[in-house]
Amino acid sequence: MVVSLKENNVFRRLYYKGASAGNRLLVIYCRRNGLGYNRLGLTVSTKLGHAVVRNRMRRRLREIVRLHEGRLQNGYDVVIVARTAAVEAQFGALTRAFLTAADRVGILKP
RNA sequence: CGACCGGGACGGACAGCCGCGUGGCUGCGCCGAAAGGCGCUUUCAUGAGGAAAGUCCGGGCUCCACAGGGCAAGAAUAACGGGUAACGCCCGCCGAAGGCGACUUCAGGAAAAGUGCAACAGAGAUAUACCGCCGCCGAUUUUCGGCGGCAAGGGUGGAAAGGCGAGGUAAGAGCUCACCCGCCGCAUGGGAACAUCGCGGCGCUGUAAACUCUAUUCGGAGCAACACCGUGGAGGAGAAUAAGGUCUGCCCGACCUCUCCGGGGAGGUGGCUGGAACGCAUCGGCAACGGUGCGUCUAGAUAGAUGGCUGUCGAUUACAGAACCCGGCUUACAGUCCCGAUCGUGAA
RNA sequence: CGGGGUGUGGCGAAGUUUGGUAUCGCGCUUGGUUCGGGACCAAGAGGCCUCGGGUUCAAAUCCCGACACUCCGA
Repeated sequence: MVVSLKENNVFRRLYYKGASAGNRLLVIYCRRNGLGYNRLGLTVSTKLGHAVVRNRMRRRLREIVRLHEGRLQNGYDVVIVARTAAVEAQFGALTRAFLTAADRVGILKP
């Protein structure tokens, strides 16, 4: 079960206190929330491009999380920040970047 | 066939699997006395643009202000006629500029109501006389000086007092005349701007995207508007002076717990999509556009729905994402198709 | 959604109101001074004034459109 994150203070708490791991394409912040399900937030800033580019970035990130939902542990707040290089990246490269970062931050099931 | 001009349409298509928003239907669960509401689920329907963009104009809608009229201030617009709910938009037409042409572009009112500005150059910039031309006088007579007349020629400048020819003169000059140009008035044509090898008068620098004048228009703010519901906490009134809790072990005191009022922050619901709508036919109009008939319903999200994989065609895919809704303007754009017109070349 | 500001040599600014000559400081180059360097003195280079149009005889300046950066209010 995945619910979207909305409040700005939750994002700020994750940036400040959450565990993070990143690479050239994206950065993942995560923290235990004690709710029994995961909450997902996406950060796609205006630096990446205009509205069409940003919308497409969000959709691809959401699709990656949906396809690998079964491999994630439950009970975490997760924020994915897209970096500039991700705009030109292929879907497969983006998937590999997500999985390696998620593994390093420790939210993949063993 | 080539070049160019104007107008219009499209802007990936089809199939399969998984996933998302909205609406309907089926079933299940929970809450409720019921009406009904909420969640999940089956299946069906539907789901971004020609600019959705920039936010440059005009309106609808909502709230606030004034509820009658005028003036001033400020802002916007500017030939003329029409279209429109309205516009700074569109169509037609006039004038000017550009193009061989189809056609394109123009903030295109008033400088004779007034004020300002026009650097440098140049003798002189709204007025003049440096060189020059001519006459008279004088002298040391191929020349120079003085007095007077002139504004044709030279030079400067973006601009030098209408242009050109003839007459005229000492030399000249709209001084006079013919033709042309411009402005004003009348006449004729046109619905009007305006036009005219018609008549008369006049000859005036440019700049109003300098101030200004004239005419017309304009109250302000915006869907985070606005309306409704509104946990807790804070405020006011009441009930009770009983019981309990906290400060504090006890007394006093204060606060909370009960009921009503109340403005309303967080949050939620409405506003939210059927409209100056779209398509086709027909009638009126040069056209913009309008009338009539028939048909269609076509996103409504709220951290914000369209993505991933595979196959075929086509190609390497442009610019680009609704956020209250319409009418325009401006800007960005790979490529494809259709219609009409012009110029050139060749053939019949 | 609404409103404002800025863009000028390599860097930071003035000049825009009232149109004609682009100026100042730091930096740069050359020369002098010093045994050498710094400081100081003298000379010099470097600008289509963000971009595209328009008005004007003439535009950094006035007008229109675009781009980039930035600030404010709900």
